[in-house]
Amino acid sequence: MKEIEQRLTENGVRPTAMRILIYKYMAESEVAIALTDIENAFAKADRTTLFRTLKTFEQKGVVHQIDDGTGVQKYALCETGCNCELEQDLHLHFHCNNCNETVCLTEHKIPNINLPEGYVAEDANLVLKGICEKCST
Amino acid sequence: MKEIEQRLTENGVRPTAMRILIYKYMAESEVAIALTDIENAFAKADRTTLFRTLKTFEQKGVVHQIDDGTGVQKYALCETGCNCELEQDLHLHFHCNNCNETVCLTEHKIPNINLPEGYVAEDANLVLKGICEKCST
DNA sequence: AATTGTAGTGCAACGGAAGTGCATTTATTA
DNA sequence: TAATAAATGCACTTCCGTTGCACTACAATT
Ligand SMILES: [Mn+2]
Ligand SMILES: [Mn+2]
Ligand SMILES: [Zn+2]
Ligand SMILES: [Zn+2]
Repeated sequence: MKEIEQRLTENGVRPTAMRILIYKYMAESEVAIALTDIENAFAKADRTTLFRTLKTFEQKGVVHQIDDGTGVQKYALCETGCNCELEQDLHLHFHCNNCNETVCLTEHKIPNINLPEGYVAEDANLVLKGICEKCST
Repeated sequence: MKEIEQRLTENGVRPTAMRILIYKYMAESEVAIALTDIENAFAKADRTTLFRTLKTFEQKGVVHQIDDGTGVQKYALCETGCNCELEQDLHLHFHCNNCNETVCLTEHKIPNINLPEGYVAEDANLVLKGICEKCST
């Protein structure tokens, strides 16, 4: 609990009660989280607050946003030491077509791609879709 | 013009006037197209028709859908001979942060990734973001 | 040519999700 | 304690994708 407060403070995010709860919720999840998920988990809180919390977290490098192709923005905690704010920590994400969950594969970095003349890459997003470990057994 | 009709027919899509126009429009574009783009180009036609045309095209392997991370679905014509319907023709896409346009880099295939035990990949999406060739000069 | 059926089109409305303006509450600091 | 700033809540908006249902154009069949 104290660690969460510290983590937030380190990142320039004031550790309010709500923020700590959301952080905790995300830390306990194995999968990427959408705003709707948080909304369901904290029905008492207002959507806007949750929305802005996620945005603040993202901006301060506490979480990174994930576009898994479902059309819903998802988020996951950043690893300690990752510097998403500056340059993306370019790991890939896996989206399961069966259980519809998305996970970070933080060990799997996005390979270097050499682009045609004139193209300058600043960021990359790689999503693999298929059957996840849980669903394949 | 006749080629378009033929192409559509080959793919099991009846070549109506509207469909031919949309195909032509997409063929003349260098970049990926969103529904809104088509809407603007053909103000007289109804959104639904355009929407369903894209869906039909997609389903019949005339176009492929592109998720470039902007939250808007885009489409581009498939290459002749590509078999999107069965397995994705896994080329990468580039989205320009400056002009907001997205292009297919059909020559650049998505590299093979070896996933952890238990994960089975069926599809992949790789989007690079940065400055495009036109905007970098 | 008239009839029947199927595929395409148009209109209207819905629903999810992201986002914003402004008032109110809570925390910080002077 | 008073003044100030930050966080939260409420209401409302916009954008995009999507669907149901009625109507129309087309093609096949008699
Ligand atoms: Mn991740
Ligand atoms: Mn493409
Ligand atoms: Zn799964
Ligand atoms: Zn550009």
